[in-house]
Amino acid sequence: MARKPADQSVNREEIIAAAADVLRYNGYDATTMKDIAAKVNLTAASLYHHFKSKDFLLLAVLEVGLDHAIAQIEPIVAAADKPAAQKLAEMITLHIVSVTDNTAVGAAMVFEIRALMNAKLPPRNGGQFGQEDYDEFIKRRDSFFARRAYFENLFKRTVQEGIVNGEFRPVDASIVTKTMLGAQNWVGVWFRPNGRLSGADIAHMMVDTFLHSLRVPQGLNMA
Amino acid sequence: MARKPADQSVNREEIIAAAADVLRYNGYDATTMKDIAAKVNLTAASLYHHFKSKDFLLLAVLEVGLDHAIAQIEPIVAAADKPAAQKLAEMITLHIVSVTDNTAVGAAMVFEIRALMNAKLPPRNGGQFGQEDYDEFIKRRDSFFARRAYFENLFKRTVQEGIVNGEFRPVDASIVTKTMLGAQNWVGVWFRPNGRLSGADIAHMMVDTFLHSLRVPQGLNMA
Amino acid sequence: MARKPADQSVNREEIIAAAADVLRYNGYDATTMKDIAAKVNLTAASLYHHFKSKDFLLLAVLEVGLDHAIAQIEPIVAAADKPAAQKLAEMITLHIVSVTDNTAVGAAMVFEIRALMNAKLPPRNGGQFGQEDYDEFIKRRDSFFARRAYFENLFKRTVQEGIVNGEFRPVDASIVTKTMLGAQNWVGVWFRPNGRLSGADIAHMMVDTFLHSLRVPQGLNMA
Amino acid sequence: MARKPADQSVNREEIIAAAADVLRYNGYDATTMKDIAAKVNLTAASLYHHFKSKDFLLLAVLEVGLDHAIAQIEPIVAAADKPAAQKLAEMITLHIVSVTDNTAVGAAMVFEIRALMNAKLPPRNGGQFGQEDYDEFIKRRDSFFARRAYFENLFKRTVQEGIVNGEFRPVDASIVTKTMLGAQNWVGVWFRPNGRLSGADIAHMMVDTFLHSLRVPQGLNMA
DNA sequence: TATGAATGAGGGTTCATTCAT
DNA sequence: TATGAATGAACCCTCATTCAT
Repeated sequence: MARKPADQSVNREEIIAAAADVLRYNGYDATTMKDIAAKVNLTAASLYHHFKSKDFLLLAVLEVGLDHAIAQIEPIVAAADKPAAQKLAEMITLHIVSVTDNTAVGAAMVFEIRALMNAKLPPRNGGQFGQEDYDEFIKRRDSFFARRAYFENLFKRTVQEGIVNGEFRPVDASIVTKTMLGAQNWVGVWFRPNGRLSGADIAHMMVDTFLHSLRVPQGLNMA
Repeated sequence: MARKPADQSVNREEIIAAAADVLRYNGYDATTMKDIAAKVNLTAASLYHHFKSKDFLLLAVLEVGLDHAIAQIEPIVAAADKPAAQKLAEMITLHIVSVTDNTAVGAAMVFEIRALMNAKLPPRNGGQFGQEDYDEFIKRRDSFFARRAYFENLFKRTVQEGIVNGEFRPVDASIVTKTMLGAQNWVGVWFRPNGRLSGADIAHMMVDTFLHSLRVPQGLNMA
Repeated sequence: MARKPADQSVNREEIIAAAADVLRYNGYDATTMKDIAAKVNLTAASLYHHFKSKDFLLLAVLEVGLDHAIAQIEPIVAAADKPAAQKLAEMITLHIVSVTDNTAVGAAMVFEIRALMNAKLPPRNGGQFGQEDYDEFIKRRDSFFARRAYFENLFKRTVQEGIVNGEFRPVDASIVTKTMLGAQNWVGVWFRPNGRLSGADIAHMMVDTFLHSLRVPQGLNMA
Repeated sequence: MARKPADQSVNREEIIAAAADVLRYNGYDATTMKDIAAKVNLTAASLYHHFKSKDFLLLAVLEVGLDHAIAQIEPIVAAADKPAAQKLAEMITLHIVSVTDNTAVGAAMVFEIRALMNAKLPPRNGGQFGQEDYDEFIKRRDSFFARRAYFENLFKRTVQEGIVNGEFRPVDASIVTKTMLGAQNWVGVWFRPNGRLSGADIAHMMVDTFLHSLRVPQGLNMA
C-alpha cells in the first residue's frame, strides 16, 4: 500500500502554505498533523518525508512568513531621499496587507510564537531524532527570534529617522513601534476576508492614525 | 483516605486565579487540568467539583477577566462633564495596567478567545455532561462575546463622543478603536514584569500617541 | 468513561509479574504496553498510573528479578563453615530454579539487558517527562548494572574461595564464572516447563558438571 | 535520477554482512531497514530488490551464520581416529571464535532466534507478497531450526562418542551439550573485542573447563 | 538497480473525564 | 470535598512496504 492516487506530488511550499492556513485559524496545539495533511491530500505519515517533526513544520511556516514580511519592508527602509513619513506609510500598508492576505505572515506575526518558545524538544522517543536535529532546531529558532527583532527594528529605525529629520515629534521610538506593530498584528486577529473593509482600507486608516500622531504639526512651525 | 491536609479548602476564585496564570503563559491547549490543579494543591479530579469541565473553567476565567476590565472602564465612560480626551486617557491607562497586572484580564484579552470559539462540547454524552450543560455553556459563551463587543464599544463610543464634541478629528471610530485596543492588548504579548517600563509608563506613552492622533490641533483653530 | 468492571484494583506487583511474563517470551521491543495491560485486565493508558513509561516498567521488572536472584544467593555466599563446593552447588541450584520458575528472574538474566542499555531517553515529547525522570532512570539503570556485576561477583568470589581453600583447581575465576552463568542463564532460553526435566533436574546435572570440573581430584592428593 | 554514485553495485553478501552487524548489536525489532541500508549506502527501498522482506533478510543472515558454524564444526566431527576429547576441544574453540569474530554467527547463535519464531508473515496480502513467498519462508525457517538442532547434535554426538569410548564419564549428553553451548553462546553476550582476552583465550579456558569435567580421571584408573 | 514519495498499521503516550471510596 | 485508579480518544511519530520513475 502506498503511492498517491494520481495527481502531482506535493512539495514543501504547498505543505507550508496549508499548514499556515490551518495554524492561523486553529493554533499550534489544536492543529493536528492530520489536519494539515488533509489540506494537501496526504496522510499525516507522509508529512514526515518533508518535515522532521511538527515543530520543524511550525518553524518552517514561521520562517517563510517572517521572510516574506521582511522582504516587503526592507527595501522601503533602505530607500534614500524618501521622507520617513512616506516610508512608514508604505511599511504599514505592506505589512497589514501581508497579514490579511498571507496566512503564513499572519501566523508568524500573531499567534504561534508562544508555541515555538514552548516547543519541548527533543521530541522523539527512540526515533531518528538525534542531537543534531535538536541543535538545528534551537539554532533556527533562535535565528527566527533574532530576525523577528530585526523586523521590529526596521520600524523603529524609521521612526527614529523621522525624529532626527524633524519630521516626527520626539517620542519613545521603541514603545511607539510596539504600539504600531501591536495594532497591525492585531488585525490578524479580527480581520475577516469578506468584511466591510479590505486590508488596504484598514492600512489606509492606520497610516492616517499613526502619521497624525507622529508628525510635527506643519502650521505650528510658522508660528 | 483523601482530602487536603489541613490548610483551607480551595474555592472557585483561587482556582480561577491559578488557571488564569497558567493559561496566560501556556495557552489553553498546552495547559492541563493537572497543571492548574497543582497550582492550588489539588488533583485534577478535584477540579471537577468546582467546574464542570475544562471549557467551563476557561469560560470562568475569561468572564472574570472581562468583568474586571469592564468594571474599570464603565464608570469612566459614564462620567458626565469630562472631555472625551480625558476619558480616553483614563480608559487606556486602566486597561493597559489591567493587562499587565491581572493575569485573568490578560488571558481574556489576548490569547484564549480562539480556544473558546473552538470549544467543542460536550466531549462525550455518556457521562453526567448533559444537554443542559451544553446549553448553559453556549449561552454563557455567547454572552461573553457580547460583553466583549460591549467592552470594545465603550471605547468606540468615547471616540465618537469626542468627534461629535469637536475634540477629535473625524475618523472611522471603529477602526481607530480596533487600532487602540490592538496596541493595548498586544502589550500583554510583549510586556515583561521586570522590564524597563512599568504598565503605567507604557500607558502614559500610548495615551500620548493616540490623543495626539485624535485631537484637533488647537493652535490651528486660531490660524 | 472510566473504572474497572468490578474486580480488584491492580497493583504494581501484579503488573510487574505480568510484564515479566510477556517480556520473557516476546522481548522488549515486540511487547506492547497493550499486551502487558491485557494480562492484568487494564488498558495501556492505565499502566501509566503505575509506571512513568515503558522503560521504567522494564526497569522495574529487571530490578525485581535481580533482587530476587540476589536475595537467594547472597546468604549462601555469606555462610561460614561451608565448603565452597557446597556453596556453589546450592547457588547454582537456586539460580537455575529461579530462572526456570520466576519469569522476572528469567527476563532479568537473559534477554532484556540490551533493551535497557539501548533505552533512548528522554522518551516523551512535551509530556510530564522531565529532567528528573531522566536522571532517575539513568541512576536506577546504572544501579541495576552495578548490582548485576555484584551478582556475578558472588559466584566469582565463591570460586576464588574454593581455589584458596584448595578445594578447587586454580582456574581463571572470572572466565569460569562467566562460563557457569552463561550455561545457567541459557537455560532460560531453551527450558520448556513441561519438558522431560524439571529445573531441579537440570540444576543437579549442571552442578555435577561444574563441580567435577573445578574440584581437585581427591585421590590424586594421596598419590 | 537515482542509482548509486559509481562504486560497485551492492550484492546480497554485503547486505547480509551489514545486517548481521546491526542485528547483533540492536536486535531485530530495534533494527530498521533504513539502518541496514545505510550501512551499505542504500535506501531502505532498495533493499527490497535483494530481499523480499525484513523477515527474509533476517532469515538469510541466520542461515549464513549457521552455515558458517556448521561448516566449521562438521569436518571435525567426521574425523576418524581422533579422540572425542580432542574433537570437542577443537569444536569448542572454533565455535567460540566464530561467535566472537563473525557477526552473522553471533546473531544466529545468540539473539535473533526468537524474532524468527515470532515472525508473522505476510504482513499484508495486497502487495506482491503472495502465498508462495509465505510457503517459502515457512519452509526455510523450519529448515533453519532443523539445522540448528543438527548443529547442537554435532556436539551431543561427540559427547556420546566419548562416553562410549570410555574417554568421558557417563553423563546426560543432552544437558551437558546444552550446558556447553549455553556457555559458548553466552560469550556473544559479554565478549568485548578489545577486552583482556581474545576469543581464542576464552576458548582455551572453556575447553579446559569442560574437558576436566567430562574426562575420566586418568590417575584414578591406576589406583 | 535504485530511489523518493507515499501510506496503513500500529506503538507509546497524554489527557480530560468518570466513579468508587 | 478530595482523590486514586481507570479509560476512550486522540496525537505524534515510526516503520516496513509499495510503486512510478
